[in-house]
Amino acid sequence: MRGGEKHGVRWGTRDRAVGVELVEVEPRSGLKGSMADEKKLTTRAEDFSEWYNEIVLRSELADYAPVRGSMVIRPWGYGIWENMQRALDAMLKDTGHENAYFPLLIPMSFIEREKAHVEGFAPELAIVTHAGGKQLEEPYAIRPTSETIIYAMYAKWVQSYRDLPILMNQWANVMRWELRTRLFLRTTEFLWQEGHTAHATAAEAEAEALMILGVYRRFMEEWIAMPPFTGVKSDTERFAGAVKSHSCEALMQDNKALQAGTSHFLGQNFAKQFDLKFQSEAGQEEYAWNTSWGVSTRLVGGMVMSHGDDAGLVVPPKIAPIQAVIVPILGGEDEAPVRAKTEEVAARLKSAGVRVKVDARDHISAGAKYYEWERKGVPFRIEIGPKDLAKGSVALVRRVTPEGEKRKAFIPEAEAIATLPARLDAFQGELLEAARRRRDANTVRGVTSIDELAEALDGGAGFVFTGWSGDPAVEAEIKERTKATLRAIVDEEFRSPSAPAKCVSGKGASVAEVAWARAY
RNA sequence: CGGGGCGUAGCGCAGUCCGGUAGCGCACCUGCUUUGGGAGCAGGGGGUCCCCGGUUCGAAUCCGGGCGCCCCGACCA
Repeated sequence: MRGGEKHGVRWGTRDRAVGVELVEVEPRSGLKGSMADEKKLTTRAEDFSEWYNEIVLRSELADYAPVRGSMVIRPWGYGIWENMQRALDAMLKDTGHENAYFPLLIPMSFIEREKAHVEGFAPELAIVTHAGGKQLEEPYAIRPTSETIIYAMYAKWVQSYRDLPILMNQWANVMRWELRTRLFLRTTEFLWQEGHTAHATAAEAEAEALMILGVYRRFMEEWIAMPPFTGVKSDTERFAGAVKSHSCEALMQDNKALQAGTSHFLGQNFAKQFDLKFQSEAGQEEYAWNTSWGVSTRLVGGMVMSHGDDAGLVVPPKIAPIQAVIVPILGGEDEAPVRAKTEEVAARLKSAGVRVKVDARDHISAGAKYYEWERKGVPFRIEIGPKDLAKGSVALVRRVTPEGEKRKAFIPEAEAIATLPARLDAFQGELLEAARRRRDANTVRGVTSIDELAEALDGGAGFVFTGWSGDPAVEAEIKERTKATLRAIVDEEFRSPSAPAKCVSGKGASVAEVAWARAY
């Protein structure tokens, strides 16, 4: 039985030209062969996508669910998301926003009201046509985003400029019927936050959109250790219904860009369609100015591709559900005191503010536990065995060994406990620094022709900065030739010391410096 | 939506060409010995072979139809 039909859900239709190209595809490699092979992960160099899939599944971040393109976020993945959520939620509240919740189902007529918006989303809508055993008079869209329902409600609540601004955020799930799906990066249903604000003036709304962009950027750097470039989207890449879209663009280890967060100035586009009006101080009736902005569970995928290595995930300490795992070395007569010591060390770390777990399972060996927790990306491991008991020491291992240090350091127990919080901070900082260096080392500047751009990308470049005339035809040509898209008109901070004079196409003067990249 | 691959125990696979009692490794359970980088030995449990129909004395295997997932492409947070 097809769930879709049974429950009266149909999908939006698409009509699009399809170019066909025959591609030889390796069968899914999977894990096979001897026991050693079976436990080995595909390396990033062998096959980056396969590495990504394996890591997500085998570190238990997520698993495929029965519905095409949908996934279960497992406790390890959800714990990371919760930590991201907690941090960002606090930042949004600090900047004056309140959380609310709007419904999942949106009348189709709402979605259809804003022209660019429908055109943008129609192909990926899932639509409820039946409920209560009957066909509905008006179908409902499962929200792909909530601008329409939210501004319709704002219109009800706003009479005068005194009711503005409205600064709301919601944490919710949304659905976009994607054809090509990828765990965390593109699933039909995903979790996100979407902020929606209404203001009395354009300037105030524009400032809001820009302020949020800064919040996102800071959040990504400080918590996920994923430093993005920021900038403004071109007309072709702009959000359906927005006047101006700001974006955070991060660089993954395969040198593809990931749009990690967007913040839109919507002008009065939605206000006019939903009659979101207010009486100004001067007594005039005016349309409000809106912004919307969001980040999603895609950030978890960004974390994986920013920091993961061939042994598994590397989770930045600030968002790691477990920051240190303690593994007792069991066996023999010393078992009881060893167990007692691990519990004692755990308790002391916990009161020092460290999220810690004792892995006391006795049916698998210590070595097996090391591999498991490394695969999951836990920042630190502490081993405590009979020899440590005698010496008052512990073995401390960081998930990524710092340059010039021994992997496993036997240090006094008291020192380990006292220094762990600082070590976590240092690790967090080093991850950010490494990611920033990687981003900058893979960014090519000063490119002045499309040939040179193509060459750079084929040579493995990540972002390529060039001048641009503002002509969308140039974007089309570059996409056709190189598969790269214009990720953003880069913000001032990231621009090259001297502005490019000419457009990369060779035709016309440059009006802005832009970043190109192949993207997720 | 076009192309390709795959569906057999929880996972990875063999068996399918050439029909004849459903197998292997890992995982799991029990016991003993182990435990500082993926433990060893012994014993054991587990299957609508994706689904529906057909051919046949007999179908994982042959034929027809369907479904699902993954990968690649065009569309997208």
